[in-house]
Amino acid sequence: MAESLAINGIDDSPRGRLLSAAAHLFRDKGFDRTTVRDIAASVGIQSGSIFHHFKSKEDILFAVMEEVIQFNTDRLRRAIAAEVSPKGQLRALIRAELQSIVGDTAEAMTVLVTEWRCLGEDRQRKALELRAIYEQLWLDALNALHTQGAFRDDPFIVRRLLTGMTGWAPNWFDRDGSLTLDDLADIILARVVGEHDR
Amino acid sequence: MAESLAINGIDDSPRGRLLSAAAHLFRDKGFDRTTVRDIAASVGIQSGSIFHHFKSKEDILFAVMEEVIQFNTDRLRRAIAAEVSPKGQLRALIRAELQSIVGDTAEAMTVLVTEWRCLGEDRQRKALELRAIYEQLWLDALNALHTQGAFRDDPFIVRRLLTGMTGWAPNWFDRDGSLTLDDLADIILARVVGEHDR
DNA sequence: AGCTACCAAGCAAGCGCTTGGTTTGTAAAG
DNA sequence: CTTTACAAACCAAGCGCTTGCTTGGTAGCT
Repeated sequence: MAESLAINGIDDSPRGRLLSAAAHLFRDKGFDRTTVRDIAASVGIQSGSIFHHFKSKEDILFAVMEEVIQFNTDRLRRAIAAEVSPKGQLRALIRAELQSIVGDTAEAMTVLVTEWRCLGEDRQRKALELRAIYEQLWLDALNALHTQGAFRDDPFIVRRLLTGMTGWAPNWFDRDGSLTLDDLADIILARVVGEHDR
Repeated sequence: MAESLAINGIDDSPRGRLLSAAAHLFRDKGFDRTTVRDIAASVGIQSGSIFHHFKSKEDILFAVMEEVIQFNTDRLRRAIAAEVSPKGQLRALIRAELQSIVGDTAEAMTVLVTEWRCLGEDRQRKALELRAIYEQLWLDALNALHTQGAFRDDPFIVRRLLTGMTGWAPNWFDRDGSLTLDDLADIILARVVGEHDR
């Protein structure tokens, strides 16, 4: 268990411990099937005490999502900054996203993808705005590659296909298996820039 | 609205109308946030009357899933039978799956993908068995292509990437847009057999 | 007569959340 | 070094509401 968010030091405050426990439970059972009593029990307090830290159950969900988006947007930025060539940047982006999705922030990311409609309208919009920033980083890199002729198809569509491939990975990828994360990143990369044989 | 299942004639019985309405609501709000009162209201009966047709709310969900898996497994079989070359079969499979996922059975398929953990253990297993049959059809076709050298990577992994790409499509594909379903199928096909440029 | 389809009413359980009060850690005031 | 003050963290109890589902009976078609 544990790990969940892996944002440095977040687990040390009561609020952080609640967020981690909630992310874990939300992924396992879904937001609706997780009760505030479940969350409370898994950090060893009474259910009512939760509302000293969060105004509502939905607040917890939103906090999980907000933290994980911010954290992983920063990770994308670092990935891009560490590379110079567009192709190198794309590989770094794919690696970073896989790391988010099946690696250290896996639980919170899964929650982000599967439980977003449990948010009210306002917060769905806020989450969407944060996601738009994240997506723009991808589109910039893909557009650069596209202009230099690395692939033919519409960058928007390519990004959607990439989202699908990485987003499905938690359902099958085995972190202890023989296929490493970087191996998978290269396989996915080849679906874009086309270095695989035929 | 409507369409939902599109299994011939299923909408004509009270049970069929309930299944269609349920599939629609389950996709919109999720299983847990859909009440039996919602379902009843959308076909114009009282909530208690539902239990004349189904033993439980979960029964409705399972019925939706079972029908849509069976229906689309048959569709895959027809797609394969209509083609002779392995590559033609793969293209037909991709088209068929896209048709399932963003076409006529879109609502029920989305429910199948997103709400399977709302089932009890027994039924999750049953659903998994049905899915295994479906997946075997894919693996047979991919293995055939692989042995004849059409692509290099592990067919299992390729299938997973394909699942991701098609499964994500409902989140962005616009059936009224300029990109047709067959266009998209060809774009996805090229990620496997590698006919795109570089 | 009997079956399918339904209604009207409501029950028991579980839910998110509130309330009023108690403990605990910390740090300035005496 | 002790006392006082205070806020953060938590408990015990339970309220009001919604939920899935049950029950006993009725309408209508064959």
